[in-house]
Amino acid sequence: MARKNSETGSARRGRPPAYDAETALKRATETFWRAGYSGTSLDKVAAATGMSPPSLYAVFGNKHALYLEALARYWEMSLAATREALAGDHPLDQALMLAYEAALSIYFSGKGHARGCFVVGTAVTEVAEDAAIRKSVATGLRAIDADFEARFRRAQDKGELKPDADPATLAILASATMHTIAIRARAGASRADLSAIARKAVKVICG
Amino acid sequence: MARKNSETGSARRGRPPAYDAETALKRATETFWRAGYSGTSLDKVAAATGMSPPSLYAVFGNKHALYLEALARYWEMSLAATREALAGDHPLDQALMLAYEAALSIYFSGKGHARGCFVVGTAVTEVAEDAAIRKSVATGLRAIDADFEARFRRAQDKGELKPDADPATLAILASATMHTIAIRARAGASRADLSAIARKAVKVICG
DNA sequence: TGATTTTTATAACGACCCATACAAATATAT
DNA sequence: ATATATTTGTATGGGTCGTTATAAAAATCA
Repeated sequence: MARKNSETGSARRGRPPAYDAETALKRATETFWRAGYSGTSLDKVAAATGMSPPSLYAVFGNKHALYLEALARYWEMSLAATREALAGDHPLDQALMLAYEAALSIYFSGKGHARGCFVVGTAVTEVAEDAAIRKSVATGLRAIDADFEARFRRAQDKGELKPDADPATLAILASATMHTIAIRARAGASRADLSAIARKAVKVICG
Repeated sequence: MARKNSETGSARRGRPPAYDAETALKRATETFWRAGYSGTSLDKVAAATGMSPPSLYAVFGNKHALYLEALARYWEMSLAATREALAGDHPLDQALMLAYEAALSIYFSGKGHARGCFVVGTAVTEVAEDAAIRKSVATGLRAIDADFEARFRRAQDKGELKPDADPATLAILASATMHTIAIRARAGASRADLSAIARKAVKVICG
């Protein structure tokens, strides 16, 4: 999508792009994040990015492809944040809290009212009638489950968890906690309340 | 909204309504449930109900009011199902499973692909920019939390739960399990998988 | 019957939707 | 300079959006 020529040395032929696709995608994501996919018109995206509709189409294809790319980017960013939180050698409960706090930082980013999770807030609605979005959501959900489960398995190996605990079950509960926080953040809950919810959930999950 | 005259005995004056507002609301709900609020046009609702746009406006006001009424009705129905499941004198784990199975019956109702929860699947998206929908969602979420918490408190009084367990915390986890099921159902998970998830979560929650 | 009341469907309004045709603008290549 | 390549903004299709004006239809009341 981004045409690079820095490696060839020879400069590109035509008129140079006035916009950066990367920052345009970020702005588009912000717009979708608020009003959802169906609730966001291409004119809104054009206004948010400063680009004209033809430029948007030249770079991203169409509205659907643009949203799919925003969704893929969000999953990358979101999964990376979770993995980084779980990767270190903190105690289990601290690692989980790092993951939730990282998520909350995303959910409460941006100006104004909290937007919650991009996936829960915009993709889940479309999933019922859009196979491509459904596939992205299903894959992403499984990935988070797997990351949590791997962390619980590691904790069990290190003796941080009772031997009879089931890492897969705890992973579902950890994901469920993430999902409830995502919903509540968009519905208006305060960050402090959601932090407290996460702390209490972690206590139960860690036994 | 529904004008009743059966009690007066005297028949109504003008042309009799050709449509039942109650069934029209159900059909409208089905339509919103699939494509969401922004993704559903009034023409779609008109087609689903068989009513013409002016008739819809005469009965429900406008698209927004129609959706709000559908949302309110869904909360009523959904909360009643949860309360009925939790009200009986079943053991705690069985009561919780009854609640989850009742929810799954709703999420997997209708033809074709599972629609999940109406609130999670359609309202959560709009919540960011629609104060009326946000209020309904926030109130409903609190109501479910409260119902779960009351049941846990009752269980603790009956000695079904350890004395040091916190009913409010367990209620959040029970709600979280409901939310994750709602999301996963719409994203394509099978009912059997979601039943299994609920069973495992209940085991952890009940200690 | 004719007046009144209420619901109905047709048709249309302006605004907005996604997408594109077009030509001007701006770069390199010859 | 001229040709070629690429991106740009304007302007605009053709369609759909939410909503409403209008009048015919179908009932009761006088």
